[in-house]
Amino acid sequence: MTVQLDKVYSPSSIEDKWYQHWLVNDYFHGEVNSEKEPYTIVIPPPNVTGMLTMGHVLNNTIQDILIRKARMEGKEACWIPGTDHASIATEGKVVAMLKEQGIDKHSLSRDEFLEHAWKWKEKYGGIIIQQLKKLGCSCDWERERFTMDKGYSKAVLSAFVKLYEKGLIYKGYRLVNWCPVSKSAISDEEVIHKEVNGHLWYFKYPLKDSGEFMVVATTRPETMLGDTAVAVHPKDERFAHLVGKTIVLPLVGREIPVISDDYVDPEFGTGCVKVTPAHDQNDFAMGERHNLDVINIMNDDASLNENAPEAYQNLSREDARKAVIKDLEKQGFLHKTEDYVNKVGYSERGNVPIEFYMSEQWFMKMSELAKPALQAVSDGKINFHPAHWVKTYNHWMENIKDWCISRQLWWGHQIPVWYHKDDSKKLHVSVGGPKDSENWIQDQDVLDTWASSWLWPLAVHDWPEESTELDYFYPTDALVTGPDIIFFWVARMIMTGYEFKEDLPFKDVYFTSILRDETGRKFSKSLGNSPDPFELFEQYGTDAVRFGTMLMAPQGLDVLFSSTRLEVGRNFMNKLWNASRFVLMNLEDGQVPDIDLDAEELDLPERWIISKLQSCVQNYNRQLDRFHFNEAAKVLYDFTWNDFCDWYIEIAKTRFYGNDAHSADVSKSVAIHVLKTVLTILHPYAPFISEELWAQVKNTDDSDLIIQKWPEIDMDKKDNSAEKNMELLQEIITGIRTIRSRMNIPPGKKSDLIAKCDNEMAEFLKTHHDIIASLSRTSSVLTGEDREKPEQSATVVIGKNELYIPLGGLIDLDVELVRLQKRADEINGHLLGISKKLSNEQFMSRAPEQVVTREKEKQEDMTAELEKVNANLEMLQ
RNA sequence: GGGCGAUUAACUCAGCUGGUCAGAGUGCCUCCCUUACAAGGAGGAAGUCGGGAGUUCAAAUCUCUCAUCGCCCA
Repeated sequence: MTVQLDKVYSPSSIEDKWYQHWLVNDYFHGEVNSEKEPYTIVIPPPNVTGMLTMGHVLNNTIQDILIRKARMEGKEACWIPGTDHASIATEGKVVAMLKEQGIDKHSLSRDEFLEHAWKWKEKYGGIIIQQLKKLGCSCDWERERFTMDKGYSKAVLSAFVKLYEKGLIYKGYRLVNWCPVSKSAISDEEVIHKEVNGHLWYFKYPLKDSGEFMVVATTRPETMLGDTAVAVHPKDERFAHLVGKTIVLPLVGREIPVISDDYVDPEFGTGCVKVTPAHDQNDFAMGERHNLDVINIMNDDASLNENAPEAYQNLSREDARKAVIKDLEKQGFLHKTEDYVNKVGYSERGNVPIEFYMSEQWFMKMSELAKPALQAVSDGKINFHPAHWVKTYNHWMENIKDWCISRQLWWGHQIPVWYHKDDSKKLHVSVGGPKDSENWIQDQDVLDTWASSWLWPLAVHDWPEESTELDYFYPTDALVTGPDIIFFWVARMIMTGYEFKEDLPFKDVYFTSILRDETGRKFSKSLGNSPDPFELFEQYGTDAVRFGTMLMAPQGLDVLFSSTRLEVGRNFMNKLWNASRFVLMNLEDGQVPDIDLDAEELDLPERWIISKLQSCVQNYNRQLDRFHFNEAAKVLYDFTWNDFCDWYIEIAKTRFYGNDAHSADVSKSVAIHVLKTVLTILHPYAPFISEELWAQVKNTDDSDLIIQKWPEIDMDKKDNSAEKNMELLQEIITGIRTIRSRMNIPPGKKSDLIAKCDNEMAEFLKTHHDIIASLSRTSSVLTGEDREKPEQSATVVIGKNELYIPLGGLIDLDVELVRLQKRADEINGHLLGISKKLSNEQFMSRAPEQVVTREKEKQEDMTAELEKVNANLEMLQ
């Protein structure tokens, strides 16, 4: 019986089958096993209500590559998956859903709202997990975690309590970044600065009891309603006489002082600035220095509150701005308006400008936590790939600011602080809460999501509970994530690692590329330019998407993604499929010949392909070890396509169809051996097709590929002389092919070959005659030192030897002339360069002997070749 | 304003601690439906390695500088 594979690989028919097979056999599950070295990855938990994007495909394919390779290397591989509750994003979605149903969040109690939120989570929370399974991720699904699981939540609260007790968490009334959409404080990292085309408005502020004005410039007119001073620079002589005077604030009527402060830039605007301590950080600082009133004029949705004059109350900040400008103009206080580009902080989630807003929040002191984390990276205990992210990390860590960790939301971990009903200054801080709970009220805020996910590598094992899992699987090995969350998450996980476990959370951090479309725009939901991974899986096959994506994602550079580039992946899968198909269809009864390759005296092509295979595995390992996933893919691609398919299989055909049965068997064994190795190392990139083909080529006692042993490199099989000789053979074949192609010889027509050559070459041509004949479509070969060049023939110069292809009436002398002339020009160019070097005394005396010798050899070889080429040229003329 | 990265063929990228004629894939051109694969095969054209300077016997590679693009921070 001969094995039959379809002519074209169709992925959809095998992917689900193998994924189920792996699950049923529990291959993904990692257990504490003292016999084996652990290899752990924790997934960057996607948002629980998220959907799979190409970003996830990139990121999780890399993790799957690492974990599958580790598993095959015999390690106890454990990839812990899970999802993140994403407080602000999820709450936003739930609120929007409720609104659609006509329900206002504030008409619900906290518990009622959370019930809706959990329902939402149950409904959508599993989607991305299913999608990761489609992608082929070999996660340990038995260990799947959610950041609001009981054990996990306990870890989050424990961390809060521990840090509070250490004095690193405190409550403060401060200006914070406020998102008016989610009506919550957000951290500095959640503010995105954007350049906005706006205006600079110049207002005239009248001095009390004087006809004089001071002109102030502002990008935010509406905040003038909260102004409590005007400031100038102390050394600014233009305004020195006004310091200490009083201004009557237009529209409001409030009397405010003129102060002097170093912060003021005399060059900016008019040199006079309005000061609004409640709505600007710099102004707040000035307010503190000068003991100014802090007047908050906004509600939590950024509409104006009762501290603004009645006419503006309840207007949105945008409407208030228009009204203020209009009224100032009407009253003659608008001096002028200029176009102005300024940077505006936007809320990452709400995508609206943030406000600086006075409120009471919980903060975490960071500088102490940062120290060991900074050290670990600079000591090289933790390595970043690419390494240049270290500078960004260091810069942030060295200038780290306190972290606002409270959020005015309901979905998340409610802060474990209770205020006594009789005395709100009396606090209780614990994981479990006070025993007499009826006398206490819990803080209404929840924690920033990152204040839970920063514990991820620990809390997936229910830290601070002690467990053998935690001891065995922590620290993890590699973290794969985007550079956009280096501060949010990576840096903070390193801090928790050292703070709570006195050890690093991971050894290597790989930062993925940013995905962009062909025109260089970032993939984003709002642009609608991100492809749906499932359509791509459908169209190209999951393996092809994985492999193709890896191939186009260089380390440290952005990916210019285009789905047509996935064709490379698809074509490669098909190529491999067909190579396997070819080998299999030539096996007798589907049986691999019983040959011990190590005991065989192998011929050149066999020695060569096995030698190249060692280099392939070696380079592949090296690229993976240095996290160059695109280059590893390329190493495998090149070897498989060029060396194996284009050369070895073509050569093998001469054996398969020849009349030496043993030689055919040897060749089949070699082909199977190479194929099996290729499938093995391809498996982490393309798990489905490799497992499917493996099932066809494996021995009966081989395991499934997913747990096959990673190939060892046998340095004894590296064979330099075979590689050199094979190069010569390829040069001969390619030379003849070029002539035939240039002269338009029909493929069906065979050529004769006459070689004017030394004995060595004659022997070589004879030994490999079958291969040359088959691959270059030549028939007879005549060799000898004194062979004359036949009339009407073309010449291939191979070093000191010449090969003639008689062309009969087919020769186009002009083509031959141009071809030879071009070659002569090339050689002349190089010879010129070489002789320049060799006649340079400095070069001769200072360059290493090796280099000089090589140049001399080159000169000799090229001169010899040039002579032959010239001689042939003369004959043509 | 500070930092990081990029600049090599039309496009996307390799090119390690300087020394084989600067490589690959895609695209392009020519020929071929040759019994693994037309999602394929064979051949070909295509680059003064962003500009300038320096170090060196020797620079795509090291140093400086400028330019352009991108990202991050303030």
